[in-house]
Amino acid sequence: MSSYKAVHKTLLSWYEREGRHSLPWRLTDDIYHVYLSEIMLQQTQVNRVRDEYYPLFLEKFPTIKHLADADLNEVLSLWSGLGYYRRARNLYLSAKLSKDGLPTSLKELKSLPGVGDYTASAVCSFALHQSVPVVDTNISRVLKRHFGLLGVKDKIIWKYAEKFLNIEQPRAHNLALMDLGSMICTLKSAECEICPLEKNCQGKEEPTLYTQTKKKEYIKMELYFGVLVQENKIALKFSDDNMYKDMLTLPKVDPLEENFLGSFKHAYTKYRLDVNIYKIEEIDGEIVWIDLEEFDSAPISSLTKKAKKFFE
DNA sequence: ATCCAGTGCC
DNA sequence: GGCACTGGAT
Repeated sequence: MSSYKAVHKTLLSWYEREGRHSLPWRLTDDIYHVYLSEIMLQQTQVNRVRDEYYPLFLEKFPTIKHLADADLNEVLSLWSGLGYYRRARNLYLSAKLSKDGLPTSLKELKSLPGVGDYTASAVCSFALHQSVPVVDTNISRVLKRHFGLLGVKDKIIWKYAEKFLNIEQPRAHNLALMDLGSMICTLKSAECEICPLEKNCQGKEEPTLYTQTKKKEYIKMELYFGVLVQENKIALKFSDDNMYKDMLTLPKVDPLEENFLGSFKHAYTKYRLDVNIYKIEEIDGEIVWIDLEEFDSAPISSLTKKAKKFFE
């Protein structure tokens, strides 16, 4: 008998009332759907995934077999604008490795590229209803506050998550903790008055004690790209440096005095970019010509998409 | 200008 | 352990 019986019950009854039950990946047990949602949700907010990328992706690749049989560029095209493009490459690699279905154990899932501790556990819990703890940044914060874990490392948080797990209803329990973390026990403010775990929470007096947010340092940078359009096609190249590595981008140029088409701002990881666009006449190196009509559905980043207004 | 979020490489 | 990797919302 778990010593957490009462608090488990309170948590689940809150979740039944207030949880985000209509998220599409919570209405299915399909492991591919759940796995896809978790990859998309890595470092990415729910709304964009739910409303656009997740449904479109599943429409185009309804099964993991469809995905495995696709071309990488089709996959990247559906990922275009979502960011962290390595996720799409790893997703595709994992599909190739799992043509007959994704593995169903924590260990095998974790061996797939792009699947770490969190995603493997999430799939086992949310799709397979296995009795495993799940720790993402939201759950981690909830547990730190609840158990008063100051300056504790991830390994230990996972131990607490395991100990606290409701083995009667592990899936609902994990989802409840997540929703609590994203809706009530948030990074900046903890609404302890309405929290179902308030009674036993050790962090309620000083919730912010358990979350140190280090202020980000941003680096300003100027970038210069060239636009060359011929016969209704735009010249792109595969990026050879780490910025948008291996993605199709406009060719980089040296800053020019003439043929300036315009500029825009873009945020890229720790950089705050001023992007300048120039009209150019020639390019060296290998060029990929993209039809202007197909530009919107090309495997390109948001930065490259933003440049469109200067050459369309 | 700030918010918000996992994996993997070194 | 530290750092790189994105983008839209607010």
